[in-house]
Amino acid sequence: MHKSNYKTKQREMILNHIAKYQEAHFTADDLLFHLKENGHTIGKSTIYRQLENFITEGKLRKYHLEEGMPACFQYVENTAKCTEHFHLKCTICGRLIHVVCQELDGMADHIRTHHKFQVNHKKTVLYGKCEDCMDTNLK
Amino acid sequence: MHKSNYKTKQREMILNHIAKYQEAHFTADDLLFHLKENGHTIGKSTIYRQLENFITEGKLRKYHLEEGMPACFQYVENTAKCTEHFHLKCTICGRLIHVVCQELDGMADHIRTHHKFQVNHKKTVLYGKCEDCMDTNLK
DNA sequence: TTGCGTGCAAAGGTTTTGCATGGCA
DNA sequence: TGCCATGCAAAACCTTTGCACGCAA
Repeated sequence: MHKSNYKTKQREMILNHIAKYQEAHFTADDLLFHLKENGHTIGKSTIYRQLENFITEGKLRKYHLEEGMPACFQYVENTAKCTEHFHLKCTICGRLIHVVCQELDGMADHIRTHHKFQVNHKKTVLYGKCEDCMDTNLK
Repeated sequence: MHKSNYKTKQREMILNHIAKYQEAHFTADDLLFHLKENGHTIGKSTIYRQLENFITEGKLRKYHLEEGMPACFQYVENTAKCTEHFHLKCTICGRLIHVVCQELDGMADHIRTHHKFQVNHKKTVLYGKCEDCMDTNLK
């Protein structure tokens, strides 16, 4: 397992990027392109390895939106307060919706008691279409 | 776009398979392996192309649940009564559980009506711990 | 006979890994 | 100094595509 305690130039570069574009979701290639564009030097494997580190540290969330397409990443502002509610991710516009809802908590209870399965809110994302994209014929 | 009206040996082989293992989820490789095991000859591209045809025809449903993992397919016996279901994936042992449950369908309804979000069952996976791994301290 | 279906191999794309080198502590 | 991080290239992985041949209609 990675530890990634080292403070390297590359790690800082990525941190700066994700801190700057907090709300945006980006792919590994977006990040690579952006950094090189700004005159930085970084390898693709480093990008992937550091992104994985940040996920482990809870700084990033990873989304898998479409088959064959690259995964996308998004900054997690406050890890602690995001553990006990569900997340809805729009596959069209990319919007992330945080849902605090008793009824959905009840559903997690139902799954635990009736299906013997303990849902991890932190790792689970419900994919679909948000209000604005509901009428879209896409995917 | 494919038409696939031709009644070929390969198409029939696949149809026989999916009719036999109706409820099961299978990947393209599962199917390939199973057919070869039974002494049949078939190419991988034919598998992919026919599976796509069956999806178009509404005979199959395709789930692409995880990045890097192969997509899995499921027979749709009767499109009309076709019940959606959720997928639970154990993050410890990797088991994938298919849950058909009215109460969970109700949850999808709740999300749609109250949170204006239409959940896509084919892309959504609920991550957590299954019964056997519930007591594990891991992850 | 016409043209779709098949199968092989190669390409496509993203992500992972092996290994020598370089940099943090 | 010791060990982790980096970067390049190659591999791994699933899926799609090009093309010649074969088979259904």
